[in-house]
Amino acid sequence: MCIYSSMKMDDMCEIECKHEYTVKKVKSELPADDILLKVSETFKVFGDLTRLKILQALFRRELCVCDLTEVLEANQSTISHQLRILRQNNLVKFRKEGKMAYYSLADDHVEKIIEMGLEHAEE
Amino acid sequence: MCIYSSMKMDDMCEIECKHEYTVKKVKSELPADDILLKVSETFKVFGDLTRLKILQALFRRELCVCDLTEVLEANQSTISHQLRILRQNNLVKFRKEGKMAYYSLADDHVEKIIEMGLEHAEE
DNA sequence: TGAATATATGCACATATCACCATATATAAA
DNA sequence: TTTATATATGGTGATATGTGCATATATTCA
Repeated sequence: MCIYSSMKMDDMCEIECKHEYTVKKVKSELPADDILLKVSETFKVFGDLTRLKILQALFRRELCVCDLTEVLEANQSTISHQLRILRQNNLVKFRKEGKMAYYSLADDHVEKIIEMGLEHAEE
Repeated sequence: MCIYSSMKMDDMCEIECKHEYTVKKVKSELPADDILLKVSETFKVFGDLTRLKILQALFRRELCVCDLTEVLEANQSTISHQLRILRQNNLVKFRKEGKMAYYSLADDHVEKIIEMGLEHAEE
């Protein structure tokens, strides 16, 4: 008999579930919330076509904002906004050279994760 | 001199960029849009704390909806809604046994991707 | 058959997200 | 110093997303 917390009648009433032991065990094994939150934030960043394309382009070589605008055929402000999100999540780094800003990947861990996503998609 | 498409004066005016060759090359090397869209959709699914927790729980063992409700301390409809999204993206499968629905991971590719996300987060 | 229970789902609301415009900032060139 | 150019960013509107309520559906049990 499976009683949800929200259906508790009063404070004497314990939550019951067919698999009480399993629930406790699994619950104790889960990574901490703040870790999982961080992970979900990272995946959220990958979960957008524009950002994914930017990262894919940067896998290949360092590019300036202008190049990215051309490669993606997108609005310059769109690119800049998304680059900011990538920066804030430590996925890209950049160097300034005169007026230009050259972006590249922060580390190649990122590349591996996206590679796996690609493999999964191609199944 | 970097002229954005949006700034084209007329159809005689070609897009110019400091790195025209690089842009062409990178552009030609990118995976097709529909592939990248699929990849971004998958990452988007991982990019939510509730779904990530569900997947983490299912890594450990098959669980019914009721168990997941307890493990996540979440509303039953929230769990069901998110399970539907996971199902639609072929990330989980389920079997019915009487009134209960037992969910498990569709394949272990998923686990590897999320493992990498965890590693990245723990840096 | 009727009551209880597990899960699924339509709906509504609050919030997040994305793209683009307009403009700010910074640098370089004239 | 004025102008042009590359990039960054605030604001806005359209759309997507996540959650919970209410309820539908399905199954078991009395």
